Amino acid sequence: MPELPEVETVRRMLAPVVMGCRLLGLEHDDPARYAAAEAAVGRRVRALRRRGKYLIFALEGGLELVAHLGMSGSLRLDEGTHTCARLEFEGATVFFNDPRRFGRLRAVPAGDYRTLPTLARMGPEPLSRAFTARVLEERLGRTRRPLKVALLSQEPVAGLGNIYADEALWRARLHPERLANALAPDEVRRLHRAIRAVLRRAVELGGSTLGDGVYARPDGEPGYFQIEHAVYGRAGEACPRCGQRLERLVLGGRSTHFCPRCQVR
DNA sequence: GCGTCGTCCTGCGCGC
DNA sequence: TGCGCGCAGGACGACG
Repeated sequence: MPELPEVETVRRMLAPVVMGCRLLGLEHDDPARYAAAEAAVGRRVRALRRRGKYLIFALEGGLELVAHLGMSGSLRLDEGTHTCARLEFEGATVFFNDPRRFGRLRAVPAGDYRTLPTLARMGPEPLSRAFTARVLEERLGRTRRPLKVALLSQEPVAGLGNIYADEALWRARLHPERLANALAPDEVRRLHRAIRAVLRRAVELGGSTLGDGVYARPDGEPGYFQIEHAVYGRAGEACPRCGQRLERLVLGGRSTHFCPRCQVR
């Protein structure tokens, strides 16, 4: 599923293709999901940014075209088998491929995210200088939810989804059911370091492409971070750190993978 | 205001 | 072989 590393990979590959180009047309098969994007047609792309898992086309005239890839969406330069929308740019066509149809495309006045509450409340970018252990501690302290649930909310830090939340918690040796506001300062520092390390490495490898193959880069090639997953999707296998059998539980309705021995409750 | 839960949607794997 | 069921997931609205 597209989380920060996957969306960043898409951004890096699409930016040179669409930068400075005018959006000539938008075709889609679902007004509920894509009609709100039609206001973007006719405008030129000034920049392609990423915020958490959102991809933001900054357009001339103070408008932004905000894309969220949902859990299975990809923006591609070739037509896939599940094309839901087609963005016709000067010189290139970008296909919104989304088998499970959770993705969204919406045009909003620049910076006005009232219709996108998760984006409006989003925490700092994890790979930016604004994301410090102190900031993480303050934002985790606002909620009594389990750590895993808090991280998925995007409020303590932007961009983590089910895969990278599990991987970061394993790296930080923190149990996913620990309450977010009850961490010791050194535990917050471990989590801060783990989040940055996991995401940095995943960006390097182009994100994760799972067996279901739903995520791919714009050129159709897969990412490779899944090879380095320590816990995600590995319940029943040995913990790479201590050898204990990895377990799975459901938190916030999401499957959660962890080591019951080295992730301290 | 906060936390939890159901809903959206489709492909895939499993069991019968 | 083919059918039906359950599961997977991010965001968001409804509800307590």
